[in-house]
Amino acid sequence: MSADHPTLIAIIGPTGTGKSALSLEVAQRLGAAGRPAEILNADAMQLYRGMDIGTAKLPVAERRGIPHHLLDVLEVSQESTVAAYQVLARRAITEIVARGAVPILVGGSGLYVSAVLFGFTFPGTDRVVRGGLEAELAAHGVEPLYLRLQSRDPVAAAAIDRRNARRVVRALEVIELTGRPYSAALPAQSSSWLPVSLIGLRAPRPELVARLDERVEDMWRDGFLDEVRWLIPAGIEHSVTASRAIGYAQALAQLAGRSTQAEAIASTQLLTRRYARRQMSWFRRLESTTWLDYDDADLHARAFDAAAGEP
RNA sequence: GGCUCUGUAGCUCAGUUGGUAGAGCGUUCGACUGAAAAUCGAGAGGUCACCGGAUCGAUGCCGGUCGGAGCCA
Repeated sequence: MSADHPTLIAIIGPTGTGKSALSLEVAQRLGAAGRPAEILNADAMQLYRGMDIGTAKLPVAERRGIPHHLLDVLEVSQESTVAAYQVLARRAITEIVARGAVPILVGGSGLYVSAVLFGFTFPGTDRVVRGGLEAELAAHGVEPLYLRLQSRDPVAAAAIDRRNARRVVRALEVIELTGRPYSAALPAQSSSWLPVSLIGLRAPRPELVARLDERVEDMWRDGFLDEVRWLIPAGIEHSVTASRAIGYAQALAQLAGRSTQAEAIASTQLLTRRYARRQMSWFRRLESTTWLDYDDADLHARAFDAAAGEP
């Protein structure tokens, strides 16, 4: 690979635009060009073993022999965290590069993708500190916590919505742990970890919505409920992260008799649509992205060119 | 045909004892550093079915027209 070729390729975009399929094409074309490629998952929920139908995970049989990494690396009972993912992903990428292959990062979890690509450093976390703050939150609401944040770190307070309990709690946790202000802002995009070529897949909203609605119907038709049923003994209900996955939470409600199937499907469709919007809102800001239409007739060729760093 | 109810934002509806209106969902946009398929913020959008009357003033009261629902014949 010549010096001006990007070391890493990332394929991003909202759910349902065909990122996985495109990554296979790009990998094959790179392989044909004498540059073997390996694919890494950057989708928070696809990290879980057993969460397949509901996460639209590419079945092994369809991976065309291309090595895939960071799929099925967590049990449903374990918590998923960006910080841990960052370590795993960077290590895997380093190894792929070391063996002379091209890493292709593919996924829709914006924070996960950014944590790998840019200069993110995560301060630590502490069960006791976090637990204490969450207990306070449960007892008194966000307001007192936010006021404390204002007095301890006005800069951080100004940057965080006063009602956003999650971020207020985390800010206070970091301040308590490090003793320093939590002036966390997203790092500059120029602070790239490795030279990367960003390819974004997009679809017009009405078409995307139709595709997503259909995909949710298909999930239920293809045995999604059975998949979720198997995950219950594995502990999905007690997991903070996996149990919140879109579709899984709704399927669990249906299995428990707390909702009808029609309600579960409708609600999953709604949440999926919203999720796709949030994904776009995250990815849109990544300036160097080459955006391609999901149904572009020359999609594969264009993606390959973009991947090679040729406009 | 008669009686009753009903017509308010794209959808479902709330509301104003008369001073030109809100909510949820949708829609558009944004934020985002250890739950991120999470968490949170902002905007756009309504001649309050139509016509007339009384009133300083009507979405609201009165009359009519058109549309919807139910009941009775």
